[in-house]
Formats: sequence, C-alpha cells, structure tokens
Amino acid sequence: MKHLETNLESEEEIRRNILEFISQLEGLENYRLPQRAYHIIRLAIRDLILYPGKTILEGDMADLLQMSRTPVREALVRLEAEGMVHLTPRRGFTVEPIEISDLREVYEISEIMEGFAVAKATERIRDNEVNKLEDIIREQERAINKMDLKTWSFLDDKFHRLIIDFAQSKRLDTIIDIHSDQLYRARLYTINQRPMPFQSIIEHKAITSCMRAKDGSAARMIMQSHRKRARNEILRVLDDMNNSQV
Amino acid sequence: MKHLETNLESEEEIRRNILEFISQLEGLENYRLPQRAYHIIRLAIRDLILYPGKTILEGDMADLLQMSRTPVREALVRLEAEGMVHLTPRRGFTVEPIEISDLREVYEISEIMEGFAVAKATERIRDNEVNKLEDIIREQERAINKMDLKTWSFLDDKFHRLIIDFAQSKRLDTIIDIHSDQLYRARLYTINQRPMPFQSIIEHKAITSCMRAKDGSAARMIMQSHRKRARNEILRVLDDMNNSQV
DNA sequence: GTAGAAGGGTTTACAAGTAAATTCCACTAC
DNA sequence: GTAGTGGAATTTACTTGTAAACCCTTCTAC
Repeated sequence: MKHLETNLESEEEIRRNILEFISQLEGLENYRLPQRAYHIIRLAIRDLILYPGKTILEGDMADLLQMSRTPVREALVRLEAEGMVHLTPRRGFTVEPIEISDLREVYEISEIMEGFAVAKATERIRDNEVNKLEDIIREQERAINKMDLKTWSFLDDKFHRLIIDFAQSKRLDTIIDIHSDQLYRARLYTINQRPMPFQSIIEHKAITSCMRAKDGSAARMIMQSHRKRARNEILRVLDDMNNSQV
Repeated sequence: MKHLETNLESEEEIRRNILEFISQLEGLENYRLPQRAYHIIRLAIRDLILYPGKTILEGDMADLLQMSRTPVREALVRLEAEGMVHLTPRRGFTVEPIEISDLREVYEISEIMEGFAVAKATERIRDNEVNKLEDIIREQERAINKMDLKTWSFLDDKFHRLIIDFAQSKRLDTIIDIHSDQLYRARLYTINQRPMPFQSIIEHKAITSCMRAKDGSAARMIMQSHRKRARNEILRVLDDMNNSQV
C-alpha cells in the first residue's frame, strides 16, 4: 500500500519535472510535434527524470506533451535507434538501464573518437575559439568552488562537445552526441559518490594548451587518458553502488 | 515526353526489383510490420535500387509492402536517425545522396573504429574463427576469377562485419553497421570504374595472418592502411565521375 | 498453500481519415 | 517570351479508432 502510494507520488513528480522542463525550453514552438517530443524526452532521460528502467507509456506521454500518440511514438522510435530507450514488442518502451558493460563500451568509443576529434580540431582551431574553451574551464572552476557539481557536469559536457564542434565533422558529431548522453547520465547518477573533479579541470587545461600550441597528437593523448581516468573512476563507483545495493 | 516515359518505366522497375527482393528475403513473416519495412527499404537503398536522391512516398511504399502508411513512416524515421534517408518537413523523405565530403568522414571513422575493432577481435579470437575469415577470402578469390564484382563487394562487407562481430562490442557493432552501408553503396556505385581488387585480397590475407599470430597492433595498422587505400581509390573515381558528368 | 485458468482492464500495433501545406500547371498581363 | 497569380491535385502531419496481445487479479481445484 505504502509502496503503491510512493510510486504514485513519484509518478506525479515526474509529471511536474517534465512540465517544468518544457516551460524552460525555448524555441520549441517552431518545431514539429515529433521533434518537440524527441527533445523533451531525450533531455528528461539525460537528467534522470525519466530514470533508467522506467517504462514510458505512449498515452501518458502524449497527454503530458499535449499531443496525440503518433508523434510521441515517432520520437520514441528515434530514441530507440539512438539507444536511449528500448522497445519490447507489445510491451512498450523502457528507458535504457545504466549497465557497466555497456558503459565500458561507451567509454572505449568516446576515448578513441574524441581523441581523433581533438587532433582534428587542433588543426583548424583559431585562437578566439580556444578562448571559448578556456571560458568554460573558468566557469567549471567557479562551479566547483560553489560545490555545484550539477553545473560542473553540464559544463564538462559542453566543453567536450565544443571540441567536437571545432573538428567540423557531421558524422563524428552525431556519434559522440549519442555517446555523450550516456556519459552525462552516468556522471549524474554517480555524482555524489565521487571525489571533487579537480583532476578533470587540470586535464582540461592541459588539453586546451596543447590545442593552442597546435600540438594535435599531444592533445589526443591527454584526451584519451582523461577519458580513461574518468572511466575507471565512474565504473568503480558504479560497481560499489551495485554491491552495496545488494 | 520521352523523358517522362522513361521515368515511369524506371518507377515500374523499382517496384519490380523491390518485390523480387521481398520474395528472396526469408523469415520476414515473423517480424512486425515496421521492422519488415525497415529491412526491405534499407536493403533497397544499400543495393542502389532506391537510388541516391530518390524521393520515397509513404503512400506508394505502403502499397508496395502491402501495409498502411504508419509502419512505413516508422521505418523511415528510423532510417533517418541512421542517416540513410533525409526528411525535409512537409516534403517527405529522400534517399541520402552519395557525397564526397560525407564519404570522406565515413571512411575516416571506419578507419579508426575498424582498426580498434580488429585489435580487440585479435585478443579473443579462436583459430576456428580465423578459419571462417579465410573461407571468405577464398570465396572472394573465386568471385574475382569469375569477374563477379558484385559478389566480391558483398563478401568484402561480410569479411569486415565478421571481424567486428568477433570484437564483441554492441556499440561498436551498430556504429560500423551504419557506416558500412554507406561504404557498400559507394563501392557498388563505382564498381565498374575501379581496377580489379587484387590488392584488397592481399590486405585481407595480411590482416587474418596477423590475427592468427595474435599481433593486434599489426592487424590494426594494416586495417587502417587498407581502409585508407580504398578511400583514396573510391574518392578519386567519384571525383572523376562527377567531373565527366558535367 | 500453490498451480492454473478465466476474465477484465490496459496498452500496443496498425489502419484510416482529415486538414493544411506544397507542388505543379495553366492562364493572364506586360 | 517571361513573370506573376490562382487553383487543383498531391502529400505530409497529425488525430483518432480498433483489434489483438499482454498483464494482473481473482477464483477454483487439488
């Protein structure tokens, strides 16, 4: 009974969170309905509002987003192709769980692709673009000083994505986009169990100074070890969380 | 007038080709309708039956596949997420054109990811699995002797995919899957303008012998130069085709 | 107390219908 | 001959409806 009640309450909380989300998002009116649904659901999954394992009912989501079931389904199909949700035939969509084995693969791929991307970006980056990266690092430092890890995580994502942006490769962009979402989610999930990310900031600084010095292969090496370190840290924490849960 | 007629004829030809396709495919009955549509359309694009730039009308495709528009649209949305087709709002879906700049990106990514995959596969591959790869190479030799380039191309794809399979990484698999389709299409598109692929066979043999010798980093290097050579060859041919077209 | 069957309720899978946008063609004006 | 306008036809974007599958509960038999 009690259990049922808490479920209902958290259901209501999800509703409220998503509605708040929608009101914060701008420029959504210009989008077609399936696009709108896609962005909202994706962000909700990223931010753990739609938590791992949660089943998403087409009808409920349609009511929430004030549209019919078809555009919602279209959005979910796209999200399935991207690996954010999983469709079991005749049983509907569930948010992809955070699995250690999968995350290991995601990190491996990010490591290689972002290493490549940073080398590519270094070739064509201009000084004022490096400045933008350094701006983000400064913001990250401010966030850490305020102990605001959620903002730090958001900025970490922004930093990495901006580098990919500078590499100017559409294909690279979409691949890393998809994988970044998984990393973001895992970071958020383990956020309170991990040490303060001082080391991460140091590595970001090292990467940008290599980029400014036009040393692509050094930037690549640092990026790869940066990802490798983060991977070990997060996977270890996840392992601990799993073990203590049982 | 003449022009219109040929268009109608080729329209009819596409219909026939796709229908023939469906009759060849097995196990399709077990699939749900959107899955069925997805696989058929994807294969038709791969085989250039639905040629680059062709617009796909939901209604026509639905008639052809004997289903309603809804599952067809769902399949097309998935294909759009994978970059096989492109959706222009209110104007419908078109088959993604073969663009040199895009192909360059695809090759770059394949080079890196397959290099990584072959190293990973080498770690865990067993002797009887290497045998399977060598079987494919022998088949390729037979195909070349018969001047059967279409079969060669099909086997080339099979060889590369099998290596990815042995790497046992789901994420790697889906990424390469998507990019392989583009490579396959480009290979088919330029098939008659390219020299006989003797060099390719030699490289395949070198890769497998490295794998058997458990030398992952050598396998990786050869794989990367293998892809690099193929890229240069195909991009040059495509350039020539574009120039002579004008 | 447990296994199994029945049945009601929920949810997906697919179909079909409608409105709005866009294309295409013909006609007119200059 | 070309540019511009009007309108019919096509096609998408979205809504809604329905049947079949699945889940969950309850009841019954042992």
